[in-house]
Amino acid sequence: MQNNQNIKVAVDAVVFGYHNNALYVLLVQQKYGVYKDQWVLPGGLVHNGETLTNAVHRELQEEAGININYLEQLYTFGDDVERDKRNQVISVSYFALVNPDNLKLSAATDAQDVKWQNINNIPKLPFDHNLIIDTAFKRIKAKLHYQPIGFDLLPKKFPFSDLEHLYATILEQEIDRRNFRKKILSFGFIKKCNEKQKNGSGRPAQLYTFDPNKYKALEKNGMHFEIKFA
Amino acid sequence: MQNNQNIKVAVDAVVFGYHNNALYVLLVQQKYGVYKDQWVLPGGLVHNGETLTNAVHRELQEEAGININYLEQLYTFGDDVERDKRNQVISVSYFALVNPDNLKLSAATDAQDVKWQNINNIPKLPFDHNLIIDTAFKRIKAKLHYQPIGFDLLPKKFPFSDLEHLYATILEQEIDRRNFRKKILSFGFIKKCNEKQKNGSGRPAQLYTFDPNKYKALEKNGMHFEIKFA
DNA sequence: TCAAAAGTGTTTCGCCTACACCCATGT
DNA sequence: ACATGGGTGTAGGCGAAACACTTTTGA
Repeated sequence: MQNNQNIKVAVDAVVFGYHNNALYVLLVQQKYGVYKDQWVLPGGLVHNGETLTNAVHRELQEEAGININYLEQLYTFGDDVERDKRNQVISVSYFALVNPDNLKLSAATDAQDVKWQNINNIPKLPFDHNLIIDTAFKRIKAKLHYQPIGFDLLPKKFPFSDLEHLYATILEQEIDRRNFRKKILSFGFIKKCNEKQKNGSGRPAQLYTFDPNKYKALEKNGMHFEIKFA
Repeated sequence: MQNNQNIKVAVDAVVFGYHNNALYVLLVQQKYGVYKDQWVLPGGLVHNGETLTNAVHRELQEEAGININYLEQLYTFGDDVERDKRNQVISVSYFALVNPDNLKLSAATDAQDVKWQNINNIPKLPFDHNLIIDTAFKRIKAKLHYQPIGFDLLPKKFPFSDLEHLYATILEQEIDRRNFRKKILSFGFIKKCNEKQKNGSGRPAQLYTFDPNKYKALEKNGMHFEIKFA
C-alpha cells in the first residue's frame, strides 16, 4: 500500500435545530489556527483508529457540548482540492437534527463560541461550508416528504400545529391544515396524549407524540410514508 | 493542522451494465499485494492533488479501460476501522452506469482480469465490498423511480420493450406494459425515431430515444418525473 | 365581546389501476 | 398458419385537492 498519500480526512456536521418557528444551523467559532475567529460548521480531523461516526459525535461534544437526536451521512466533499488552504482535506459531511430539549449549547471547550444561525441568514463561510449547508438544506427538504424526521426537531409531545408550521417553514410553502392533519394521522404512528398545551391566547392544543416503534411496525407491513403538498 | 493522521482515502466504484435482460456489476481481479488474485470492485487510493471524481475515472481507466456514462457519489464507508486489514482506509464509493456501446472491457493494465458479474450472483468479496454493492443496488432501484437513469443503461436508440424489461429486471417485479408506456410517454422527453428494429421473429419494434435537453427543460418547468408500479 | 389559535367534513377531479385483443413479421 | 413479440383503449375506484365555519381560551 502506497505510503506517501498526503490527504487528510475530516468530518463536518450540519446540525439543524428548530425553535420559534424557524430553522437554525449550528455554527462554531474557531479558537486556533489560520481560521481563528471565523465561524464554521462544527467538525475536524478524524483521529487514528476512530470511526467516522464517532468522530462526528466527538467533535459535536468538544465544540458545542451538544447531544444530537438524528445523524446521517450527507456527502463527501473532495472535488475541490484546495477547499482547505492548508492541506488537501476531504470532508465527510453529516446531517444532524436536535430537538428543543437539547438546544442549549454549552460553553464549548474546543471552540471560542457557538451559536444557532438562522438558515435564511447564513453569512459567507470559509471552506465550502456554504455549499455543505445548501446540500443539507436540500436534503432535509427532500426527507421531510418521505421520512419521519420532522419529529426529531420537535419535543416528544407537541401540538399538531407545531408540526404543520415546521413543514411550512422548512419547505417554504403554505400547507392546507386539514389535509395535512388528515394525511399524517391516517398513517397511525402519531398518538394523542392526555395533555393539552396552552400558549397565551387561543384554544389550548391537544398534544400528540410520535411512536417510532409503531412506525417501524407499520413500515414492515408495507406502509409507505409520503406526504405531498398541492 | 495535526500531522500525524494515518488514514488513507480510497475510491471504489460499483459500475452497472445491462445486457441480455440482466444487470451486471464490474469486478476486477487484483494483480498485486495482499489481496492478489481476489475479485474486488474497481478502485484504489486517491493521488495527492487529485479530486475524488478524477480518481474514480482514472481507476476505471487503469483497471478496466472503460468509459462510463453516469457517475454519482454513493456513500463513504469508514465506520469499520478495519475494513482494510493493511491500514485504516476510508472508501468514498461511487455508483456508475455504462451503456451497451461501452460494455467492452479492455485487457486491464492495472488489474489481472476484469469481468461483468451478474448482480444476482455476486460471490463473497473482500473488504466491505458486498455491502457497497448492496448499497448501490438499493440506490439504483430507488433512483429508477424518480430519475431518468435507466436510459444510461440502454443504447441511444432502443425499443420500448427494452426499457420495460430493464425496469422489470432491476426492480424484480412485473409491470403492466400499457400503463408503463402511457406514463413514460406522457412526460414528453422520449422521442420516436424513424427506425424500427427487427430481432428474429415478432413484429419489428419502433425505436425511441431519450432527449436529455427536453428532460431538463421540462424539469425546469415543474415536471416531476416519478413512476410507480401497482 | 373580541382576538387568537385549534379543530373539523364534504365534494370534486384527476390519476392510477386493471384488464384483453389485434398487428407485423419470421419460420 | 402458427409462433413470437409489439402495440393499443377504456371504465371504475381511490386518494388528493379545494374549500370555511365552529370551538375554546385569554385579554
